[in-house]
Amino acid sequence: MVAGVLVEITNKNVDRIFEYNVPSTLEENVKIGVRVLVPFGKMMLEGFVCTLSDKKETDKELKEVDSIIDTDIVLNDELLNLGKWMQKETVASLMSCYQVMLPKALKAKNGSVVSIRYDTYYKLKNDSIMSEQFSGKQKEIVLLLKEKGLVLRKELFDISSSSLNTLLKHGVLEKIEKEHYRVSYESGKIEKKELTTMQKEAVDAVINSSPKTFLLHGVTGSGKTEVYMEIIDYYLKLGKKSIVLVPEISLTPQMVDRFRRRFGDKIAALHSALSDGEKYDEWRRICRGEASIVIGARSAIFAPLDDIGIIIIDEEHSDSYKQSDPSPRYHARDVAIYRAKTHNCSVVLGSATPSLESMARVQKRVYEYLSLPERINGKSLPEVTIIDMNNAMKKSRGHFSNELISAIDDRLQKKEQVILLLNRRGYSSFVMCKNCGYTFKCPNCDITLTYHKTSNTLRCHYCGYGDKEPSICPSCGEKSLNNLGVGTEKIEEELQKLFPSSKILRMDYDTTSRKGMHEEMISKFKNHEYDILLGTQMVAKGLDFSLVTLVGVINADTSLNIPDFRSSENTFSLLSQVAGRSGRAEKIGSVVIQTYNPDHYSISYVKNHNYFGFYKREMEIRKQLKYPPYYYLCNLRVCGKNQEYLLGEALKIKRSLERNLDSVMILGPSVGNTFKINNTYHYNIILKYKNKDVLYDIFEKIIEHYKTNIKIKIDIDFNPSQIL
DNA sequence: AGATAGCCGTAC
DNA sequence: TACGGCTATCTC
Repeated sequence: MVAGVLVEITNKNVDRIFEYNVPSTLEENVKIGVRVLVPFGKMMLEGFVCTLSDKKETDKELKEVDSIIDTDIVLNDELLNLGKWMQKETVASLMSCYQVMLPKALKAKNGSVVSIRYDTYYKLKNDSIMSEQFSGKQKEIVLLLKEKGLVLRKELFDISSSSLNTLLKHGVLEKIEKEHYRVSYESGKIEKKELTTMQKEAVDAVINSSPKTFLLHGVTGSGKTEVYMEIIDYYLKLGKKSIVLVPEISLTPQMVDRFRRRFGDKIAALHSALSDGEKYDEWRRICRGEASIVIGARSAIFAPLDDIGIIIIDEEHSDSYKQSDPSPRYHARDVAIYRAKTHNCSVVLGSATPSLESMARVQKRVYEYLSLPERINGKSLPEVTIIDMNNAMKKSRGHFSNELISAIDDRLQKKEQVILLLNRRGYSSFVMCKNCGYTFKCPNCDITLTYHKTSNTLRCHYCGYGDKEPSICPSCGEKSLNNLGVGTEKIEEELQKLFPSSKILRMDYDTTSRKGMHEEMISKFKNHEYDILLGTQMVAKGLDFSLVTLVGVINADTSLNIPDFRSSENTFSLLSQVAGRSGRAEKIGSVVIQTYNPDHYSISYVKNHNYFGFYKREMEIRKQLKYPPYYYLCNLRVCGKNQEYLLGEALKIKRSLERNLDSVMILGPSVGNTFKINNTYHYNIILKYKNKDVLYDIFEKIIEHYKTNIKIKIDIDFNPSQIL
């Protein structure tokens, strides 16, 4: 027998099948989809068995498979096929596509072999055994097992091994070894809420429909999660399985608990609080069919479930669903839709602020639109006040307007809670006039220019446009241009001075990096151990605190000024999300947004919770500037150590693209935010196109041409979430 | 990825 | 002519 093996090297040069003879001793256990150890050159490598046949294809002499790593298949036929599709779709190596599907603990580079622990259980061999036959300790054991059935050895801590062994020897007991899972569960207690008419309508629309993709547009607090659970329950009763994707940031143990309370041990959760070993355990439960509902972040879309009934993507607009750094650069939404096709099931994309791409697909009748326009508590959405900081800062010191200060004061008096958002993403400082709020934009791309300190220039990260930074504001002529950048830490200090007796909880990347901190903070705030929760965007998503009646945004401009064509969309969505944290229970909530751009549409439309107003306005701009969803984007990135050589090659690539592609716009090569990282330079060539198919041939040629050139690395990113 | 074979230049 | 650096090729 001949096995076709894909070896564990993520390099285009060896990203193909190599054939090996299967020794007769292994023949029984070599299956398609298991990992094997094979000699490769002078190395011994792990690889996936992708094909099995009677005779070899190549005329070369074959080596033998050394050994088998897995007893069970790690990649089933569906996933093997999905990987091939992803390889084509993302121009990544096939090996990387398979690797991204598996838990980290399985990867060779990570020490591969995860120790498997076993638990010992005891049970009676025969239920009809009478306890009267025994006495003393033996009787005690028999009575206990009669009552409980299967019992863990650990629970019999006061019983010696010798008495157990005697009963074992006499055939009274049976010893069972079961694999130990690091995460333990209680079975579900069925906690079900009565649905509103609108929720029911949404559920019915999905379960009564032929397979398709739905966009569930529900305002914050409209009870989308209940709708998901009801749909999942329906398919569960049909014996079908479900995948629920949630952005990493909102995948808290609390969120998982909510599902677990209803579905108990049918849930497998793949969240960030788990160690690699724990994730591996969950994955194995899924493999064995012990879990019917998988809830997790992006990579959970590859959960090895058979017979999927529904795939749900919550907060579908979140850019965390796009993998951008290591290849394969895939979007979980695309994978979901592809998998749904193979399983003949539907996909539900849920959001309070759907991505423009998804809403545009609704308009083109590619997705079906479902709506939950009202909150389940019957209350209206919170009232939003926008504070013009250009005026406010003349009256107040620091970063707080008088309006926000008095609103916070009011809530503290009433013993209610406050959430404050400062979305300071850390990188990219921008320049703004402190007098009039003017920011610099690229004349070609309408993208905020980024200040480059080394060259003292303002530059566009899309087309490469650059200009010296002027000393006076071109709009008002004042010499008041400011490099902006305030972080949560500074605000925390300021806040503590303003409200000395209040308890402030700061939640950002720095304070939550330790394991379990994120969860701990959320539960402490929920228990009202703190009055004010101050944080970055992680305070904006999915949280549900009934005592929060005020949400304040310190500076809405930070996300607006990120140099990305999506910055308006991201701002609108972030502000809408965070506004939705206010007034979720009995009391009506309010929101105060501080900004230097009070008239900017992505802020003003938040005021009236007007998603469609924003959508229409933003779509016009996207159309005008030929951005998604009117055109697709692709970033071809050229990386290397030698800047001059790199730029030369980047220009050659651009010319070659121009020669081979008409009807595709080609921008660059331009310099991104991260022009130089670790002495590696990056040039971006941006393509705007309507039809992806025309790109593949020339991309393949370029990749082929450079694949042995160690001076240059070519990265291709379709639909990049941002261009760095 | 990692090993190897072939092609240059230059240093003794 | 011997050695090192660079590049292209190959791994079943």
